[in-house]
Amino acid sequence: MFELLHSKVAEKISITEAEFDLCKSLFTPKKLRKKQFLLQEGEVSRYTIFVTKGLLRSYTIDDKGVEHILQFALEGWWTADMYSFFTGEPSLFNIEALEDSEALLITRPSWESLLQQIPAFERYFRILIQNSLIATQRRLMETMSETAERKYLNFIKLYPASVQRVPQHMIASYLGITRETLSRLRRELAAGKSSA
Amino acid sequence: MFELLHSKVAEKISITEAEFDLCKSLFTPKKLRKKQFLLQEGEVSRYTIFVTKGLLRSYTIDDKGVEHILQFALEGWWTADMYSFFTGEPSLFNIEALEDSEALLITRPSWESLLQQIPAFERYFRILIQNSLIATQRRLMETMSETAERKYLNFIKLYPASVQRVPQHMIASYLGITRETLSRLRRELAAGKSSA
DNA sequence: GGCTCCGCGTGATGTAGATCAATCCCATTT
DNA sequence: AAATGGGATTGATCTACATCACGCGGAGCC
Repeated sequence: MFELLHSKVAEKISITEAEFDLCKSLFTPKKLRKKQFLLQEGEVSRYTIFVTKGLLRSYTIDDKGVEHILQFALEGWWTADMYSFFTGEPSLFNIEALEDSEALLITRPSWESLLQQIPAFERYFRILIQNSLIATQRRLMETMSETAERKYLNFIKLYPASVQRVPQHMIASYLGITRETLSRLRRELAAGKSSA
Repeated sequence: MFELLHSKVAEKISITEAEFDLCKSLFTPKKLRKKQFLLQEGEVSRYTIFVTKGLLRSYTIDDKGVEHILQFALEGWWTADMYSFFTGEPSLFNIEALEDSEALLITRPSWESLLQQIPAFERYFRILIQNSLIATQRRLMETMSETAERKYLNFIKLYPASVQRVPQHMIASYLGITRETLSRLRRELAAGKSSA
């Protein structure tokens, strides 16, 4: 249950066994069934989530009722609505399991206590968030400059594991295109690939 | 020159005078003329930049030659190509002064030394990057779900100072729309405002 | 067996915003 | 005062993608 967290943390910072024991005590394991929610729009995001098994998605729903996926979180990934988690404001996001999953949850007070007692975690989260920011900036620039086809091709290159496990219409929603467009685009890619 | 940096840092963490003196010694002040570049595509981003006066922009140029603005950085803001700065890989971004400006530059080694000698800066940058990530995620979701008009209205609400100082076609490029679309949209807003 | 839910594919049609091409304005420069 | 150059506007046309509408097949359930 905690081995994955341990190895992920140890990739970026070095901590002692005793420190990791303390760390463990601050998380609550949680099992999730497919389609179960960890957070729904309007609620305050009480937890930051580390996925140990399965696959979650975080997404918003716009005024027209269309879903927009911010993130897929597979095993070893973190997810949360950071805004709501840190401000205590109601969240605009939903976090939902796409498969039966297992996660480790940490509350805001426990998280603060973790940073205070093991300052190296300040560094760990800085690095984590930094990488996430770099990736999000990349995605933003791509969203503004690339065609639907290139966005899809980048996606399957970058997240091959997700392509296998996530339904197509959710990939479309992550890319900011409709399921129909993705479907057509895949047909053309398949047709073009063999003849080209 | 350093007062702005001091007050910005003090907003998030508490540091002593001696610590801030050390901090100061790690930055190099730099004056920039309008249109001068601090970073050009293909170069490695050697500095992280704190703007003390004026206004910078960071942007990419896509295959079709179209510019896409990632960020405007006014007084008190940080900017950099974080990816290039941390990996040493060539940058895809350009950073350019839009007005005569002044900035404080810190190199990677100095930055590492700052974090090591004053661990509270680890926390400072974590908070900074975290807020930046939250804002970028918001912008990404907005880019995917809102119309050109609403993106513009959000922008002027969020960055009224930039609206005054940045040419319209650059705001368009930040929003991911063309200057023509922005121009038309503004006309309609101006027309609608008085009659509505 | 039939029913319902989901995900996927596909055709016909609609549209926000892009592209192309002028024109105009205004502040500098010479 | 003419020339230059950056910025904004405006009209005509184009297009990538959305929308609408429908049908198909498989998985789970009664």
